[in-house]
Amino acid sequence: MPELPEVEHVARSLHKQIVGAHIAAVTYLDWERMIETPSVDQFRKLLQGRTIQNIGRRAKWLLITLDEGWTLTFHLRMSGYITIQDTIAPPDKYVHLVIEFTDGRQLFFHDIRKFGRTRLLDPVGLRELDQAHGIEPLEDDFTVDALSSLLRNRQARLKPLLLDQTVIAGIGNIYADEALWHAQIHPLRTSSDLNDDEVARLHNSIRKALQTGLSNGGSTLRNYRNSYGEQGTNQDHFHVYARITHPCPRCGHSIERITVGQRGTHICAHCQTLNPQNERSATT
DNA sequence: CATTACCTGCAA
DNA sequence: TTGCAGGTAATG
Repeated sequence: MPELPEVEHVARSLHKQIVGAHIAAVTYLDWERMIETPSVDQFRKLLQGRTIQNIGRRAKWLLITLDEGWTLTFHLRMSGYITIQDTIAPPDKYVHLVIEFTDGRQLFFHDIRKFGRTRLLDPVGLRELDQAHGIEPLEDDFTVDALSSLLRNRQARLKPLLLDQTVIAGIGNIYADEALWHAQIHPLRTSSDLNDDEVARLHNSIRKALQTGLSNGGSTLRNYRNSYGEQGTNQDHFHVYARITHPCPRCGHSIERITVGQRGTHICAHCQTLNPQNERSATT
C-alpha cells in the first residue's frame, strides 16, 4: 500500500475499530511464510487472549500494541491490506491470515502478491524495528536543517535516497515522484549538490505530497483500502505519477517516464532539469 | 550500484 | 506474450 499516507490511514481506521478488542485466536493461515517471527506455533499461541491497546505506525509498518508487552506488526509491501469483518465472511483466495476477536469480528489480511509480512515483537524487537528506520517526515523534528544534514554528505542520487527507509521513513515511489515534481528537482540530481533553496523546496514538497495523500485518504492504484474497505482518492490528484503523456499541470510539457534505480519514475523534464541554470538563489 | 528474487494480475 | 506494478532483502 503502501506508503506512509496509506499505512497511516489503515492505522487510524483500525484504531477506531479494534482498540479494546480481545483476540480469540488465529483462525486461518494459508501462507506461513508471511510470519517472519516468532515461529508459527508461537505466533498462534502468544496471540491467543491478547487485548489490543493501541494502533500506530512507524515508517511503512503498522503497529498493533497488545498487552503483555507484545506488538503485532504488519508490512503490506505492494498489495497487502487489512479489513475488519463485522459478519462471518469466508476468506477468499487472497486472504492469508484471519484473526478472530471474542466479539465475533475478524481481522482479514489480504494480499494478492503475498509479499506482505507480519511479526509479533517483544519490546526489544520493537526497538530494533524502530532503530532500523530513519526520520519521520511528518514529525516536528523533520526540519529543513534535518533534511539538509541528511543530504549533505551523500553522493546518492536523490530519488533512491528518498526511497531509502533508513534515511527518511515512509516515502515510496508515488510520493517521491510527486514531491520531486512539486520541488521542481530532477530525481537524478546528486543529493549533496542541492543548494539551500532546493533543500527548502524539497522539504516543503515532501510534506506537501504526503499531507495531500493523507487528506485524500491515500492513493488506490489497485489494491489499497483502509480497514473499512474504503479506497483512497489521491490517485485522482497525481501531478506526474502514472500520468505519462499527460501535460504537466504547471507548464504543459508532456510528462515522461524514466527509470531511476530500477524504479519507474515520472517527471516533467521541463520543470525538473538535471542541470538547473537559473538556480542563483541561496548557496555559496 | 545493478540484478534477482519474492508473487500474481493486468494492460499493452 | 511481454512487461509492469505501491516494496524490500539478498546477492554480485
